[in-house]
Amino acid sequence: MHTQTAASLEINRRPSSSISSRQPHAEGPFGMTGTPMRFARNSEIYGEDEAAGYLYQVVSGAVRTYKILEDGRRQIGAFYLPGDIFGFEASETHIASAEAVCETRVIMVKRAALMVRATHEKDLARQLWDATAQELRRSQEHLMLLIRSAEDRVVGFLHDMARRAVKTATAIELPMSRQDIADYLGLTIETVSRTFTQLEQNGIISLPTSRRVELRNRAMQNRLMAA
Amino acid sequence: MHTQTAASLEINRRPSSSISSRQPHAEGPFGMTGTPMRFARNSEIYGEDEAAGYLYQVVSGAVRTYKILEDGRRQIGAFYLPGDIFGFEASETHIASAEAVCETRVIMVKRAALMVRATHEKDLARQLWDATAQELRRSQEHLMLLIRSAEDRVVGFLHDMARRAVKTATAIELPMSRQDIADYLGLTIETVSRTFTQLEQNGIISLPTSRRVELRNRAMQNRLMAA
DNA sequence: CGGCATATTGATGTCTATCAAATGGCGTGG
DNA sequence: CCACGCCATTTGATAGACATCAATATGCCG
Repeated sequence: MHTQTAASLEINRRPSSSISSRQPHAEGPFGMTGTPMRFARNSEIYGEDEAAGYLYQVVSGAVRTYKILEDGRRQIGAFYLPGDIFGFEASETHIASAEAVCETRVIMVKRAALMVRATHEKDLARQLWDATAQELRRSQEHLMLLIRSAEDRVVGFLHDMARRAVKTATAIELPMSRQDIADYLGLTIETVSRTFTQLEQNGIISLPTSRRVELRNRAMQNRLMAA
Repeated sequence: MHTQTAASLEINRRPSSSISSRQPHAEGPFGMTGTPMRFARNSEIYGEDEAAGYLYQVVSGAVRTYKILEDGRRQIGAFYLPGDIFGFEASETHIASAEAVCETRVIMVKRAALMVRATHEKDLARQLWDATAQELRRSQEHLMLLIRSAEDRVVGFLHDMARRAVKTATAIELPMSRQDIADYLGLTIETVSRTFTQLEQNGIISLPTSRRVELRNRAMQNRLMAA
């Protein structure tokens, strides 16, 4: 049920060396100047209970936030894709950890600087509030998925990805592993895998590779084309 | 699985007559002047997709927010108890419906008035943001419950109630039915009932009545006493 | 080619849902 | 005050979905 061996966790624990390519300035979220950063696959962006010093925007790649339960299981709270802003599950300290799902570039903006500007720029204050409210809605959508059947959860996840993820004309490219999907949906990796297979057998999707999903269903194709 | 018969829904649909005891002014959340209102058991406070005109604070009683799934099941998103502020699952429109769990008094404040004041009172803007962030954390806690076993979910729910609910020296008074609890935890009423029985048989709780829960476990008693 | 991580498939067990019935609590009217 | 009816809750029997344990397959990189 739990996700990673001690060994792989250790590997993940040397993220500092993976940070590179710092340039002092770049356009960040909320029109702020931010710091571009690179994170290697599985490296930590921030840890649970750390002081929340920054807000982040994904430039390329993908990010997962997660918490580890007492029994060792990992619950992924969200995936963030290019353009998404994250780091909002926080007021003073983060309530989840964040890691790069794959090679990822983000822009970081100092939270304190935003707060200062927000005190006299009412528009910015409103944007920050809205972003948090949107995150709340996203969390509630996620919660609604978790009470449904395995098939519904996987289909719901694919719908979401079809709307948000990097995609070609015919397929979605999933940046995350089956284990990541399982930990997001509260299922085991075996159940996720079996559900993918079953969706393929039912002609709802096809799987040219395990990370590439073509949606054969009209409703899903519409989602794929929209936005 | 679903919760209410058509008949009982109809009964719930005459809430207007249940509103009474309107006084023009009372101290509301965020130091605002608000309108006190009474709602009868099971009456609607607002509906999903309604314009979000107000924020609310519970004075007495209890409120549930919920969404109905396509298959007819009801998912309760949160319970709000005296002192709690709700109505934040919204930017323009509500994303859930709200109902009184039992005879309930709330104070309503106009969202628009708050927004106006928030533009020049930076402290108020910050309070609104914080309240939304807290709601986000609450939602994430709820989400973490839903991936656990039935027993863990019920225990987690009781922990939360022990911290928040009206309580005597020795017991918690639950304002909500087993069905409400089931719909909050993503379980059936039968499983919730069996889990209560089993917790009692294991000496973890005792149930003088179905709505009154005494915590026999030290960790839970500590929660009961704290806060 | 070999080694390792990821993914799939198979066999079996457990937990919770479902269907069904019995019990308990409480207000109303006789 | 008691009997009845209604609703909430509990209990029982069974089925189904997903987890678990185990093995095999696939892909990737050195």
